[in-house]
Amino acid sequence: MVAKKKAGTPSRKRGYHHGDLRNALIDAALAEISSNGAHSLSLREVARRAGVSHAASYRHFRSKEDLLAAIAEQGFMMLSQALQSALDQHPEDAVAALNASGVAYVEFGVGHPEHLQVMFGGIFGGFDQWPSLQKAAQHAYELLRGSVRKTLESGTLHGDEETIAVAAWSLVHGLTQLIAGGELKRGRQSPRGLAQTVTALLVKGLRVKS
Amino acid sequence: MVAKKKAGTPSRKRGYHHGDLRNALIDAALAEISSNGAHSLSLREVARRAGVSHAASYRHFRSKEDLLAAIAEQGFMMLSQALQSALDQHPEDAVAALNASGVAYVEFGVGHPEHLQVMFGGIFGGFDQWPSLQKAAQHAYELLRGSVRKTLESGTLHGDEETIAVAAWSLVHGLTQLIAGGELKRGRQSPRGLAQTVTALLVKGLRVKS
DNA sequence: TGTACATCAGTGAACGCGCGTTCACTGATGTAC
DNA sequence: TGTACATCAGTGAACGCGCGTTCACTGATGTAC
Repeated sequence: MVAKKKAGTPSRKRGYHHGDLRNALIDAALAEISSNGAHSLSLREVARRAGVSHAASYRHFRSKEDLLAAIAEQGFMMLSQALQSALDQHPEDAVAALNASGVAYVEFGVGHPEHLQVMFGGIFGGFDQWPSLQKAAQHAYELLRGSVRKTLESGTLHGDEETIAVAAWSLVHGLTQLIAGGELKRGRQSPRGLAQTVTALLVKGLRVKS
Repeated sequence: MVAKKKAGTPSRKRGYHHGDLRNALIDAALAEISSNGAHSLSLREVARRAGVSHAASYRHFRSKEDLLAAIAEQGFMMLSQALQSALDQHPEDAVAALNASGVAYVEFGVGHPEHLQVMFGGIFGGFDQWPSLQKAAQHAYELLRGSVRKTLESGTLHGDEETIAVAAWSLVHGLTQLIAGGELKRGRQSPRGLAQTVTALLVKGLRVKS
């Protein structure tokens, strides 16, 4: 799904050596999560899906958790990218940028529920053991935080920066989880429409002074 | 944690028959989830914790999923109760009632993260197989929905009922998940304080007409 | 109060299974000369 | 261009383990008479 073959040569020797097994394993894991959920993921099934012996993955990941961490990290990087490109579309309007990034958050989560499960499913006992994962998560949060700061600096919104950031994050995170978890299936609006409406409600309150 | 011995006699014969094994198993499962997470819960470990042979649980639950469903149902009933008693404290003020129920939602989730994991952790492929669980979840949602309706009927808040309900639910659900998942550990405010501040922000926007 | 008996709620052994991880191995690849 | 060799990325067998579930059983409990 996410990473294709690698780069140049499309399907080299097709022999003993795979060429890009690491990414193939990640993709297989995502497919497996998509059909059976993250909580029952097994390395052996992932290897089977990738068409490789179940010991092969140990050339690329130290353990099962290590594979999951790689998926989570990929997810946070994709999220950051989605947020960044939403922000970039509104360089002159801080509020529009914040709104757009909220919508992008929801769209990312709804579009990649497998990543979402791994990123927020409580599988790790803390990201501490994977510094690069920690950094990726931190970066995504800082994009949001910076976007909030700009709305305050521009004088359009009012309030405490951290509070607003928490509120905004909670809102889009909750909406994403509810949609991805299937709790909102009766809704009439598309995820994107819902996200737009809902973030607009919050922003309306933030425009009011005091 | 949740259910004690049963009712009258505190510790009867203490022999072959347990007296209230069903609830003891639920409590043991919650304790196990609390220390190892829901995703790796095993019936055998639960039985061990309850001091009973691992086959005993089959007198009370048809399967492992059935035990989880019982926990989820208990969770939704506790949530409904928390919401209801928050609403009851503001019979005259629809907005205050909505606010209070939002805070109660967050406090429930933060206070019972084990239930939360089972209720929203994506363990079931839909609640369809457990009608009473489905009903319990529905009831909690209707409390929220009814509370939103009252704020509109009283003319204090303005907007589309379903949209507001989704926004409110998303906000408190997201905040709860972020706190319970440990993503907000650096926050300066208590969960209750955060919940109050954040729901107030949303409500402020809803007071504005159009 | 005492006895016979049905029902209930446990036990412990056994089933088959899939898992994560390790290991010695081997085929493929790339490079120095 | 050809050869020798180190390194890399796979294989397949094996390890030990804990799991969910079933089964025939047995001790405990409650009730009819």
